[in-house]
Amino acid sequence: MSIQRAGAAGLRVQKLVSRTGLKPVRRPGALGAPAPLDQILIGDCIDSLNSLPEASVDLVFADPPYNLQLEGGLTRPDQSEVDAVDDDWDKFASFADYDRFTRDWLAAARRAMKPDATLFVIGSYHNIFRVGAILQDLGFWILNDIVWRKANPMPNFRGRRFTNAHETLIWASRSAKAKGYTFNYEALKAGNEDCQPRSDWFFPLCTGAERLKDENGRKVHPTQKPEALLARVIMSASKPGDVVLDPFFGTGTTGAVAKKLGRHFIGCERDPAYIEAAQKRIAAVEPLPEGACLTPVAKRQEKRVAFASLIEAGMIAAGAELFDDKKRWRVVVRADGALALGDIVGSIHKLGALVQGLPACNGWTFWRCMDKGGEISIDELRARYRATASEEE
Amino acid sequence: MSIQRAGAAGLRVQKLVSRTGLKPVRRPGALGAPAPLDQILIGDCIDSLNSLPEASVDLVFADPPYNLQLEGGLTRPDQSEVDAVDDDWDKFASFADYDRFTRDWLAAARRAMKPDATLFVIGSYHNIFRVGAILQDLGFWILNDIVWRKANPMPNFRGRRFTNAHETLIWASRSAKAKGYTFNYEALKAGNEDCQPRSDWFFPLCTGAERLKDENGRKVHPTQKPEALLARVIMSASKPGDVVLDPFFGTGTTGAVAKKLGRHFIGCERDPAYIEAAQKRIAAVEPLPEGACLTPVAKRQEKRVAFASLIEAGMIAAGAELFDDKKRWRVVVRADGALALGDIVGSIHKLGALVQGLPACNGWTFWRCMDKGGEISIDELRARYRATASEEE
DNA sequence: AAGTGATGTGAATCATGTC
DNA sequence: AGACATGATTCACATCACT
Repeated sequence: MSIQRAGAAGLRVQKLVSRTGLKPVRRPGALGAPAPLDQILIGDCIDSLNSLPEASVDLVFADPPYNLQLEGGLTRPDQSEVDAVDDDWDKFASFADYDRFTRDWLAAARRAMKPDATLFVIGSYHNIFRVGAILQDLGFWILNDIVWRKANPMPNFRGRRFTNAHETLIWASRSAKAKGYTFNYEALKAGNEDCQPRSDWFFPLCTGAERLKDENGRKVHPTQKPEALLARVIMSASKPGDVVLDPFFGTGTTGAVAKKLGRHFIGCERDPAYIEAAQKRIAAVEPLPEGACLTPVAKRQEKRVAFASLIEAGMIAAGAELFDDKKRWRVVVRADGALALGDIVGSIHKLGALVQGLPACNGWTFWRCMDKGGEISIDELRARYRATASEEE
Repeated sequence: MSIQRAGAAGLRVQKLVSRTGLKPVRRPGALGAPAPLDQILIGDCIDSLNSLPEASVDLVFADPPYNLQLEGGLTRPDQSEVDAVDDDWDKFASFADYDRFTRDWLAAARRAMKPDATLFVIGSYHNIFRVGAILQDLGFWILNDIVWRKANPMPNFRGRRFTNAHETLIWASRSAKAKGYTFNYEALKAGNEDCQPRSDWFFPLCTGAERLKDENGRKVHPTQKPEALLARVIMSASKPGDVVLDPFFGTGTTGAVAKKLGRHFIGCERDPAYIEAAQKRIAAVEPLPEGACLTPVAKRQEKRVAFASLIEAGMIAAGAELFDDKKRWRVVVRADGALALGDIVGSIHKLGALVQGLPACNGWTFWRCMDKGGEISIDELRARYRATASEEE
């Protein structure tokens, strides 16, 4: 890992010319050029994003300034001071300023995304509605909004509102047409009691040993996110070897988790103190063994099997009978791989649909047959066929 | 309760003149005039809102069209058709059209609000970001965003996204300066096992006997909200005798709950079929005895734990090995919560069944792992997790 | 009567490959 | 590009028929 000025010499030049009052020369990365992997780009995030090659990253995770609009301090009931986010980077003069900033970085990130890349943005009610609306206006297509429910949120000390116990993530593809984005459904389902993953997530805040502290024991970054949250994001929507971009890198949670999970990262950050902490942190990360972060092959990505192949392989005999699990219907297997019900002949799917009176049917999971005394789904036979036929190409 | 054309004769006149091509005369209700209580105003909601006296309502609950932008149909795995929202009232030509509509009704509702009134709007990711941003632009001050987590959401049938298991409410005061709004903190806390009320709520969908059906057994309204949700809203942010306004009254959930809880309501609705259903429904409501304090205590039941949660909580490391009590089989824990046995990947239950050649297996009691020198059942780890994460519903 | 199994359903931006 | 064939995909509840 190394630190780079955005676009290597590019950004430095741009900064110099802008100081001299000359018009800055835009030097965007070329389409198809390699992205600077596993690096932190120092400087303004929009410049850094524009320095990346077009269509070069697979996943974006962004934790932009929340524009908290805090006024005055907040004290706890014991009169201690709440250490609120009061950093300069969270100050915007108006909604219009914040909107402009948001539009700029979102557009720049979109440019760097591959056509099937997706983007996660996290925010609170202060900023997330503006981010979401702008993102829609830019052509992003929202796939989900996701709620991070906090196990241990900060209480509401005044008792004038509901305890703010969640943050919102928006997950969006680059456009409505992009259908090929990565979503590791099977893996997520297997890790969730074989139930579908939901849009509400539950994690504790980033505290304890995971929270980076400086030599005085103060937290290095006011809004460090838990690694578990990033792990869920990266495992859900990327593959090993993918490139994960974080335009607001901070202390590098995205980079640390990406490295651990066998993904590449690119970070943008302007604060040298954050960068230093991130570097040290990421260097200490040991990647997981490969098998621990691979995703299983989705069924729709497996090679297609013709029903006739099972007959040719001798797994089903021509003339054998197929039936549904309740044995309400029986059909005969023809030598050519079609099924026959009296005079009616059709594919496993067509006849499955026909006997049930449905418009469609997955014949593989509908039909069963006898096999060595027991009955078996033809989908199971297909799995066996795939296992034995896997050697050929 | 009665039905009124908005502004009594006012709106009727307006409609007539607009038919004759003459310029409609705006007849807004005067400041301080009495609002038409416990009535449904028939017609366009913006006209109806403008017919109300200024600064006359204490609470607004709004469930506007979500602008779902659905294309084509969706079938379940059993080939049955999903009964989607395809009503005309949810169709907008563009985001710009939807934004204009949103700005208009929000501005009209704001006009009718007393200075210390508050507003709840509910929506999904399709519309809520636009609503939130516009509401901020109009000068509303967001107090919380609130998440309604659904106990029984519709699954995602294609496995291409996270199951959309929540909707979002925005709670906002009329302006940043309004500090005197109603928030029944003590009552809510007492009803929540003496814990602060949080921004994440958990309710089942509106189904069963509560769901209004027509004579053919079909749902009267496609998006009827559960009364429990409205009760939480009204109990949180209004007092008995207050006026609750609902600009998108539908079948009158807001009216029914308001009456039950001793509040007045005003509803706006343009569909006579919805109005008829709402009238009948509200007439049947018996108000609670005065002083009856609703304290909906959340029922506690042992929550299902995802195996991935143990990894995310750091109780098991990704890459660790699991084994059965006789150590006949060993599998690797993946970062996503699935297990890997060579190339085979599946849930703790699936792999437990597979290695034993059984149709099913409780992975929790089957698999063990090393923990601080000794070995331990993952079921024991689950018990520890439950103890630490007791906030989880 | 209590239990079992089949069936239905909810605000949904829910494919892919080949011809 | 558009049409068509293949075939992948669901969870918590409520209701109702039938033991």
